[in-house]
Parts: sequence; structure tokens; C-alpha cells
Amino acid sequence: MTTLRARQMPVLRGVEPCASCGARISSVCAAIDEKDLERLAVLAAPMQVPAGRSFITEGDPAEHFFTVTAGTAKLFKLLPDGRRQITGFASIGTFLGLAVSSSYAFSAEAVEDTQVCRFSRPRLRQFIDDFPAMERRLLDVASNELVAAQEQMLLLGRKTARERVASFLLARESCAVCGIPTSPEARIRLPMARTDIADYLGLTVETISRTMTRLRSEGLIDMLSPTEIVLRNRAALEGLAAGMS
Amino acid sequence: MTTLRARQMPVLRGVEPCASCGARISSVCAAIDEKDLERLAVLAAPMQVPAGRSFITEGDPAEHFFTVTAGTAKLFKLLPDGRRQITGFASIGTFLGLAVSSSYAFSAEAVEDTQVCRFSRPRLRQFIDDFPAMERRLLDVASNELVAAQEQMLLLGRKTARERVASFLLARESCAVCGIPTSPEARIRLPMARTDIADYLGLTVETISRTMTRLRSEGLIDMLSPTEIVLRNRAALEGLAAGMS
DNA sequence: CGTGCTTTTGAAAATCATCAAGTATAGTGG
DNA sequence: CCACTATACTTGATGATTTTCAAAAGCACG
Repeated sequence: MTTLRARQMPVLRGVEPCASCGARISSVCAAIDEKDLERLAVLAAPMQVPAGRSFITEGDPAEHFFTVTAGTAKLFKLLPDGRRQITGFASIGTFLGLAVSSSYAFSAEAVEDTQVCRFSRPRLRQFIDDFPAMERRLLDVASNELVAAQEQMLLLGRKTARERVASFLLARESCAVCGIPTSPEARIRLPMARTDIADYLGLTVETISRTMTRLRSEGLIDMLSPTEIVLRNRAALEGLAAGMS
Repeated sequence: MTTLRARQMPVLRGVEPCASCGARISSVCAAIDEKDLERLAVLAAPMQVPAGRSFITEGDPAEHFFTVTAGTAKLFKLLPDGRRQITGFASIGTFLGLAVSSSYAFSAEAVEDTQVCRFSRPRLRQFIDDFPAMERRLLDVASNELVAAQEQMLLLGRKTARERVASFLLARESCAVCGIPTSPEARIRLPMARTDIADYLGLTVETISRTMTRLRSEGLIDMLSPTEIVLRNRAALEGLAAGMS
């Protein structure tokens, strides 16, 4: 399989310079000063990824880094028989492609219409060498992801279905960049399908559906639509998520 | 809970300088030149951790980094009711404590008698700032761990008990630093207890035991003792581990 | 207003967990 | 050195959570 060909994925060079990038504050690019931003901008290739399209394929030669600047993507690994594990969702500010190996360790596909910035791996590497602040920022990013990964291992290895779903909803809520600031009664948007949630939580679609239905019937959440959730009883959900059921 | 007090954990300053450290090749310290090693050595506090003793406690203020120089430690997270997820085993060369947060995200406990090098967090941070090669190495380490974590998520979320155990044994085998170089019929040493394996694979002790017994009865492995395994049919195990059962 | 896909709901089945007990192993002290 | 205790590992029977299989209900889109 191939990664992003120009024909498939229009590169809008110059259309969205780093200086005006909405992802700048939260992303690794925040490490770069206003004045040096121009140097970064020439390396960045902004591109649109329509919902459902894959832009990183596990095993392909890792020629690029990516930064998500809008939308949501899912990162996943597959087993030969099709079983899938989503290892994370990438939204605005997420940096993708950290890997020492020469090939990607996971695939990435847009969950909804998404914008990413593509960087040539060797060129960005060179840029990083010139800006140690960037390297440091990358280490912070990687460290944070490592912590999140460990938390997810705890979820996958030891939490019940109920606890997993509660954890997921709370994580979505506090994911500030995903939407509106956290407030009681705030709506949580779930741009990903139930299947994706299932593959992220190590469960099946049916279990996700049943569990959410039950949480609703117990008054812990509201479902305005399959993709719009309201947390009605935050304390109870937090208890669940922490494993104090 | 407290982390490492001097009384509990003798600090053997100077006993094992970095220059002669067996972990040097594989660890982050490899990034440092012979000539600068002295500067690193003064920061390092080598210490013994007897089997069963904990030396990092989740939630405690993260005041130190650690490098494992001998033995094996388990890293884990706990749920309030005692459920445990081991997120990894640390052996010679493993760097511990990467986290942006001010408190540890996991606990660490020696599986067998273990030696670690302890570094004051702020001091090592300063050292790293002076040696960009070290920062780069840390990023590589973090990236590799991230890839491993994703692989483990796939295992925990989507693999069967058999597949998990097969994956584990193969991972132990190819863990070059853990023992003798890989060769057919080579013995795999499992210094950790069955409970630890269970908590690492998201299963129970009984399932681990049953699964290994079955692998043995099928001729895929040999068990010289509970802690000494021989892979008899590597191809079959690899098929299992890859999910092609 | 179909058509196709996602989500939900139901019933049966299966993997793995739990409970329980027996066996082996290691460490301790007489 | 050997019995004794504690711990770890193994094995068996039972049970439960979750999966699988199946189908209906909701929605979006042409």
C-alpha cells in the first residue's frame, strides 16, 4: 500500500502558513519562535484528508511526520485476520510519526474531514537539530503519550466494559482541544463510529451499545444522538472510570 | 508511601562508575562520550534493590530518574481495589521516569535482586541541556517505548490468551539484553512470577498456567522449571503471536 | 422513498475468571 | 539434615462477562 499520493491528497502549499495555524499553541510547533516560523512553514505541506481516507499505513516506509491541524484521525494496528486495535485518536495539535524505525508502526485514517501538515522526515529532522527547543518539546510530547499509553494498558488489561466506557467518555470530555471548554452539562461530541470506540476499548460494537444504553437508563449520561453525549452524573462516572464500582 | 530512603536502599556512590557500567551500551548513557562520562558519573547514584522491594511509587513526587543496570523490575499501575496492570518489565539499560508531570505515573518494584542508577531529576535535566545528544537519545528511547506500548495495546485489546502467552515468550526470547543471544533451543529465563505474567498480559494466573501447560503438551514449548522455558516450535509460536491461529 | 449503513436489541455460545483444592518448591528453624 | 511452613504453581469444576450470531430499528443519502 502507498501513503498519500499528491493526486489523492491535494497539497495546499502556502495556503495555511504556520503563523496562522490553529494548532500552533498545542502542537510541537509551539516550540518555535515567531521569527523562525517562516523556516518551519516552508517545510510544512498542509493537506486535506477526507473522512474515511487513510494517510499512514502500517509497515510503509516512514517518510513523513504529520501534525493534525483540524478534524480527527484514528491510529490503529491490525492483525492478519482483520482484528483491529485503535491505539489512539489524533486531533488538533497531535504530532504523528515518532518512531525510530524506518517504517510506520501503525496506520492512520481520518474519522471526519481532517487537515494535517506533512513534513519530510529528514528535513524536519534537520530542522530539529537546529532548534533544540523542538527536540525537547518532542520529548515532552512522547513522554505524555507514554503516560497515556500506560493508562490505556490499565484500561485494556484490567477494566470492565462499564469502566472502559466511563473512562472513555470522561477522557473525551476533558480533551479540551476536541471541542468546547469543559462545563457541567457540556455536550461531548463523538466523531468516531461505535465500531471505532469498540476497537479503541478492546470490546465489540454490541457491548459498547449495550453499555451506553445502560448508562443512559441509569441516568449517568444523556444521548442527544449517537454522536452527542451529555454527562449527567459526573461523580458516578468518575467513580466507575477509576474502578470503584 | 515514600520512594527510596537512604536507609532502605544503600547508595554505593563511586562503587560502580559509569565508565565500567554494563548497561552503558544499551542505555541512554551511550549518548555520552568517554571524556564527558565523568560528569555523568558524579550525578549517578548506584543502588541495590532487593527482590520484592519497590523503588518508585505511583503518585509520589517524581524527584528522580532511574536506569536499570542489572536485574529486572516490573512497572505497574493499580486500581483502588487492587487490580494491577504491569505495563512493562525493565532490565539492563532501561531508562525510567520519563514523564512531564511532577509525579510518577507508575510504580516500580524489583522482580529479582536489581541494581539501578538514580539521578536527581533537575540535575539530570541540566546535564541533558548541556548534551543535546542525550536529549536525542531519550527521544529515541521514548519513541521505541511508544511503539512497544502500541503493540501491547494490540495484545491486550485483541489477542486471545494463547496468542498473548506466545507473544510474551517470543518477546522474552528476543529481548537480547535479558540473557544469552538468541539461538534455537536457547533457554528463556522468566524471572517474574506467574502472577506478574498474568498482570502483564491482562489475564489470571490460572489462565497463564493452563495456557503454558497446553503449549507444552502440544510440543510448542518445554518447561525445564517454571522459570526456564525452551521454545520447541518457534514457527508455530510466531504464527500464534501474530494472530494466525 | 428505497438503499445501505450504523446503531440497537435479543438469544445463545465461548472464552476466560472465579472458587477450590491439590502438588511442588523454597526457605526456616529445630 | 530433615521436617515444617509458606508460597508458588497447577489442575478441576463452575460461573459470568463478553462475544458471536441474528435481526430489527434509525438515519443519511441519492
